[in-house]
Amino acid sequence: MRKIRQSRAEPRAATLARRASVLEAALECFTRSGIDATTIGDIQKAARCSVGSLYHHFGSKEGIAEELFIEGISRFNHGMVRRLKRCSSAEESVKAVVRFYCDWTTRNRALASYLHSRDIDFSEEARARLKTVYQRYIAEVFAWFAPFVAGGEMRALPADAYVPLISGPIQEYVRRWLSGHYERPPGAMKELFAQAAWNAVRAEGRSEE
Amino acid sequence: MRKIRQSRAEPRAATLARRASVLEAALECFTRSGIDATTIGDIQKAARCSVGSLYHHFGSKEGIAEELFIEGISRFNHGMVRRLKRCSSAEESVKAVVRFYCDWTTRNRALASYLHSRDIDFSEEARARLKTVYQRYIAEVFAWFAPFVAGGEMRALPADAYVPLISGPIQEYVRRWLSGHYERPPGAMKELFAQAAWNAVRAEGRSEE
DNA sequence: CGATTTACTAGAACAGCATTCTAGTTTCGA
DNA sequence: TCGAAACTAGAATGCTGTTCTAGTAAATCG
Repeated sequence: MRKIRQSRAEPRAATLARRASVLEAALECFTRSGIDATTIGDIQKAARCSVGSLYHHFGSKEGIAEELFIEGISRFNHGMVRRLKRCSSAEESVKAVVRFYCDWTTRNRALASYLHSRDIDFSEEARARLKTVYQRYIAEVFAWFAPFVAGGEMRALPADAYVPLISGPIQEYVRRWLSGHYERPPGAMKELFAQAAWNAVRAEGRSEE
Repeated sequence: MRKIRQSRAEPRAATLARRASVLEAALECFTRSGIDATTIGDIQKAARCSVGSLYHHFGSKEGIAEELFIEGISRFNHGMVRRLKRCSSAEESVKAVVRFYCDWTTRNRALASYLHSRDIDFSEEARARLKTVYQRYIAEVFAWFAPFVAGGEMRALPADAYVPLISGPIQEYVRRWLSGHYERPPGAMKELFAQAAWNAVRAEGRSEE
């Protein structure tokens, strides 16, 4: 068993359980009444713990919100990478990104809604953590796609263009769906956007077979 | 001069000026310290007015945030429609959407950042107003594009697919740029995304000339 | 096993801020 | 010039995030 830091032991099982239950309770409250409107008391009641406990684990209300956000993003990222690694072609991979986005969002609607609701207004520290998480994720994804670009199956583009081109449309659709502007669930658009994503980044020249 | 409601007079010039100055001050504060961290006192000081005045005009802190949001969206929408109406072809129109998004965002960075930061966590009433604003806007834009679809220059797609396909990528890029994940300003991607948007919705068959 | 330290919980007390309230002042129509 | 409505002001209030003190359970070590 490796120790974290010098003399710091691993967190106990009970600790992890409590943290998880708080995050779950917080998501529930945020979803029901919005972030600003939920009070520490609300979360406390929903998680069945004391104020002291909340502050011991998270430091502040914002701390809870940040943790929930970062954990949500991480979960999404891991799922995406796992899904990608089951693909065998460029086309399948690109389409898998769109499909996974669609599926995950539909399956984790409350969390997805929370993740869409804000990505600003966090502390410097949280921003930095988020950036790290994102960069590690992007590095993994790019490592996956790099061979397809090198092999001429996908267009060579500025690095920052791929994510928006592939997942921009489905993300925008989901955002509006979550906000109640669109009626039909993302699943209805899945294949349309998957094909569009592939068209946007496939190598040119070879027209549709 | 038409009257609003029964006996309600038009708002005075001074009122409009004060409201505008408050919104301006609020945006400044929100940009500097984040929405949660700015206090009513901060806005009050920045706008040089009393607490009573703030509450008279906006009802609450959230009221200020909502008003700023809705007004920002409206300004963007008007600008977009105006720009669209100067276009003469389908291709020019589609590309104009992307370019305008890019230009407006760069020109109004603080406001754009605010508009991207949240679209949830508003009161029911504000949500309803937003929905109305959005639907009116969409109706105008669709009226503009409908002839191109009918004329076979653009693909016939589910109505809800056009916005994500055309502006999803640039929007996603801008979002990440505003969050500090991307270095290069949106202008650097303008033509790339404009062309991609056109490719995504142009009628098929006629390959690139 | 007992002692000592550390992780964790509890809830009362505190402090700060959003909001309300009362008392005005200014503007405008008649 | 008068009356009413729009608007401003800032003190008072009450809620809520946060801190603090005092504990209890769990782990570590002799």
